Amino acid sequence: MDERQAVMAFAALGQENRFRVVRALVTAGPDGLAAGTLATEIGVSATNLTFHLKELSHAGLIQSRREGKSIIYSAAYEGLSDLITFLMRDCCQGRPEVCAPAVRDSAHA
Amino acid sequence: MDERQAVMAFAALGQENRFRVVRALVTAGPDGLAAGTLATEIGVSATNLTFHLKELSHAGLIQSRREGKSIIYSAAYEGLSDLITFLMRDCCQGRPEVCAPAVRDSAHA
DNA sequence: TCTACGTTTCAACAATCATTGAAACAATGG
DNA sequence: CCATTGTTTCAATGATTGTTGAAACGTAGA
Repeated sequence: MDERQAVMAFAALGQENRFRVVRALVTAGPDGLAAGTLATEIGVSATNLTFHLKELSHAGLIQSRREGKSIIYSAAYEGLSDLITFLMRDCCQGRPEVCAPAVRDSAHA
Repeated sequence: MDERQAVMAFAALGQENRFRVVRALVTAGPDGLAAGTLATEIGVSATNLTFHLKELSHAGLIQSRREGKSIIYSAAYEGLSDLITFLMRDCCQGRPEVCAPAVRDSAHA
């Protein structure tokens, strides 16, 4: 992952509704959620959700597939883990002051 | 760290110049860098840098102290590690598919 | 094929954000 | 106290982003 894409991903997560979409999709697991379900869950209009989904998709944080009439969105695990890795390595330089607590916490999560 | 603050931090990192400021400050270490030095390094005007620094400071990612005529900025390690922890735990639910690679990578960073 | 459903596209608008230059402020040295 | 250096504040502007409603598209069932 390069800086350009990392910044795009951060920008994508830096908006309340989009952040909630990602969390909902991670929680939903690989099966994902239909756009309509997401819209209800997050509390935004279908139109507006589409806008945010496109943003997240472009940032590589989610993916979609069609299933009958519905379009199912799911979290892009690789994109998310790449982002965390990039944040720890390239941005925070692997500094223990920054990274150690996160690693420690995640160990007994 | 709550969702509100995490989203603010992501938004702060989701802008090229601000992202570079954070990286420069992490690289600089606890001693930090004067605002003027940062402005030169990042390649933005002093005025514009102030705007971004305020944003980052408000997001809890950097801090400042006065030293003579200069104002020295430095990375807020705790804010950064809180963000990583939040991203792994609250957003990504500690899912191994997402978090394990990051932890593994950081181990031999 | 017609209709209904789920989703996206489009055009418009309001709101927020990034950038600029001029002016003000704070600290230091003469 | 004055001049200089480093930084911030302020007001203005252009650019980007978030939101909306109407219309279009794709799929499935009657």
